[in-house]
Amino acid sequence: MPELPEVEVAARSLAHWARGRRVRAVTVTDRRTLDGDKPASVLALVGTRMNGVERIGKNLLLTFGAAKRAPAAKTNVGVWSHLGMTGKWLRRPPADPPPRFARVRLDLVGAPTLYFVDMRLFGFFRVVPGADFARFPVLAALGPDPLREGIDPGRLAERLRRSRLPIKVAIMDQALIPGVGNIQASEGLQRAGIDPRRPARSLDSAELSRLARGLLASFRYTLRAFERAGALPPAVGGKTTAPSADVEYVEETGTHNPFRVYDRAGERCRRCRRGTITRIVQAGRSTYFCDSCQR
DNA sequence: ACCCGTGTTCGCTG
DNA sequence: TCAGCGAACACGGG
Repeated sequence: MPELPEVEVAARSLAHWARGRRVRAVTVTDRRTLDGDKPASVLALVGTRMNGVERIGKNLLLTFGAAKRAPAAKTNVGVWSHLGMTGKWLRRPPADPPPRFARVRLDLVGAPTLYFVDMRLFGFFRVVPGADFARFPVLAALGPDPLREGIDPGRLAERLRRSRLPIKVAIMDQALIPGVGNIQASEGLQRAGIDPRRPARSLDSAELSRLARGLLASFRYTLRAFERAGALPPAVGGKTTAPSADVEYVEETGTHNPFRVYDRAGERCRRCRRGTITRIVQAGRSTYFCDSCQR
């Protein structure tokens, strides 16, 4: 599932479901999800209160407040969670059987139980003492989050000045634009009318501006698709209406493909109505683009 | 059986 | 030294 829009849904859901709630228990049902940490590391969460959820790119950063009996030792505890390829957060009544592929169970006081579910185990749930997320180099290196801070074309120009990588591969670097994944990269380039094979450093400033706008438009469009599917709780800090999908924030938007080029090889281009969507492989991943209007 | 996959990291190579 | 590539991770679906 997860690129920026899906992780944004997860972040809003977690905030809506758990912010202000106290943790009753944490159960790890597959220790591989801890990525080498000891199973006992999650005990630091028990008795704390979930204070906030932040999303940077595809990363979920949860902050839990001090334990009940030790307010003086105002030690926060963090959780860095990444959904990998198949991760998601679900909410279930405490007495229900756990969902298939549940890896971590989070029991809350006075609220339904939350599950981190991840079939392929590329995702993780890592406890971060002191909520000191910045000590992880990959987190410290993340670029500004596009949804909150926009995408600055001038910054793209500077960072891509010497890159010979194909532009599609270059924009998937999380230190450049966090949250861009294999789908959003193709979608953003199609909206911008740019050939994904172009060397990154060959794009001029007008093209980089179009690319920045195209990526943002695709992020927002995908979020709207989730909203229409009833899967999107209100923005963090926004009004608190309950999400209409009460138990699971999103299972699928149906069999409908909401994208303009992704997985549409052979179809007519929706942008120019002349070209044909073509699939190529770049850096081992599928890329889709219009053979006519992306130059 | 075989290939594919919305992500990331690591090791090898030129 | 380093950018760039392929493999590896794990497991279900077509």
